Amino acid sequence: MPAPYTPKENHLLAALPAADYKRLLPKLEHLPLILGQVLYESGGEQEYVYFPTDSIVSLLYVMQNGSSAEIAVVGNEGLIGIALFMGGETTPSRAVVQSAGHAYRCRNSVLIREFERGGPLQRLLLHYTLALIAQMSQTAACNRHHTVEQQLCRWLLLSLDRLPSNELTMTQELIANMLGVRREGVTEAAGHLQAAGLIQYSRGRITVLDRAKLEARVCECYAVVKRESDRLLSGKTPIVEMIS
Amino acid sequence: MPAPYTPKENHLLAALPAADYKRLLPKLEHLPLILGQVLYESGGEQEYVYFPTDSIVSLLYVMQNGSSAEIAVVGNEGLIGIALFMGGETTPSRAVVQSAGHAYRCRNSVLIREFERGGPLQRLLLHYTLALIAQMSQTAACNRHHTVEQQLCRWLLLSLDRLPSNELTMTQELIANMLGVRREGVTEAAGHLQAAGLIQYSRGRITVLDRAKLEARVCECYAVVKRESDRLLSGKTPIVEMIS
DNA sequence: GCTGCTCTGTGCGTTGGCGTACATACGGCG
DNA sequence: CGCCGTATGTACGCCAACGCACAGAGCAGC
Repeated sequence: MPAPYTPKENHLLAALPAADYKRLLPKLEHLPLILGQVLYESGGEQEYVYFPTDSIVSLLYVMQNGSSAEIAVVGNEGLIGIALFMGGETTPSRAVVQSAGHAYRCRNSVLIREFERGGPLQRLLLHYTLALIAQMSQTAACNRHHTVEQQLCRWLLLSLDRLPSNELTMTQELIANMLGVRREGVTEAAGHLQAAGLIQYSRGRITVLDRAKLEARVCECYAVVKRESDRLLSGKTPIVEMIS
Repeated sequence: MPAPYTPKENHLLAALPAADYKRLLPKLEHLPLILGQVLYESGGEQEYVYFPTDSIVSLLYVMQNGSSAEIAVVGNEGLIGIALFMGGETTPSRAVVQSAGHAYRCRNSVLIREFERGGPLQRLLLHYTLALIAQMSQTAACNRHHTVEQQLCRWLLLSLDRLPSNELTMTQELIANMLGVRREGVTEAAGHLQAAGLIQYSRGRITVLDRAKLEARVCECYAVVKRESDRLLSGKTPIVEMIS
């Protein structure tokens, strides 16, 4: 990205037709997101919709006993707050910044009004919603059937896809929270990956050394979600006729 | 339901304003669904959208090795085929009839056209989509953290909510498929529930004897999904101003 | 009534992940 | 430099669920 801090770093915003983009632009507010920041609390009021640029946000489901599970991850390919333009007002999950960076946000009401125009923006948002649904479904199945190590690989790849570099800032403790497993489980899995030379980490900094090998270890879930996302958001779908 | 075979048995159709309902009615085709019937194959072509009346349909995610996991269940509160009106054309999951009964269906194109009108029907469908998303998220978390017995309770209650009677036709083998667990695991859990007098079953017929006790054993997931569904679909949300 | 099939029950040994407890190692800060 | 908090490593017993194998049990059809 040669020009930093442009809304076009977010793929959804970038895919808007010029007219729509122009209309939305003055309503967008740029802001930094810091690690651990909570954008939405489960069931809480939600005033803004967020479009990440170089940040990553996790959608976490937190249970009564405090244990949690990540149900989806959102980066510059998407937005946080789909429940809003769909008329839900809140969601039963929490949105937490998983990787610090920046985002643009706009008020609910603004996006809702745009959505109700029913044009390309609506389609774009609905397509993204489908991609998100695919990710959630896959997460459900993956939680059921795959090992911690496989899920760690998936998680790393999902993060990597949303970051400009091959390095991420994240302790094993936090990864464990996201995946809904024990910290020790992550330590063990990460140890394997490091021993095999796929990654290298120390005190909250993880560097991916060999992405290809990581993809070889991951379960099918990663590829399925990626394919579906690409299909829905690439512009090959009917939406392309409408925009530009 | 005094009058059988009316589209109004489906809550979404019933909630439509008179004008919209009238327009849709001639396009609706009534048809029986038989146990095990596959409405959509994962990634396959989807020509129709289905509105169950007294049937239940499971959305299953099937993995490469053949194991599967249910990601959501749809009865007369919803419809099968949300990906279509959202412009996705297909979904990466399979839709299987879990409880025989009936449904109304209409062609994709018809519903898409209605959706694009942007009125109450659109809102209704989007609200339903949110409820479905809530169910999927919860399933993901539940798969991660809860025991087979808890999940069986959840499954039974979800089914019960969508059926007119307290009896369901379903072998333990099939339930195991849905939950993505071993058949023996279901046998054991079901044995517990039967011993405790909550249910009674034999060769593919399950009768729920004590719903209250079932609700006492289930994990929080059931209640959360139900509350969220009620909130979104009850008519207390802004949509109510639009209809009628 | 007998046969055959499907559904359910049960009993292994195995394993992945959990909970707990504690040991090391790194890095920032005084 | 040494301290201390945080991050990571390791070990142990435990348990839920797995995969497999097979034994009863109910129902349908001949």
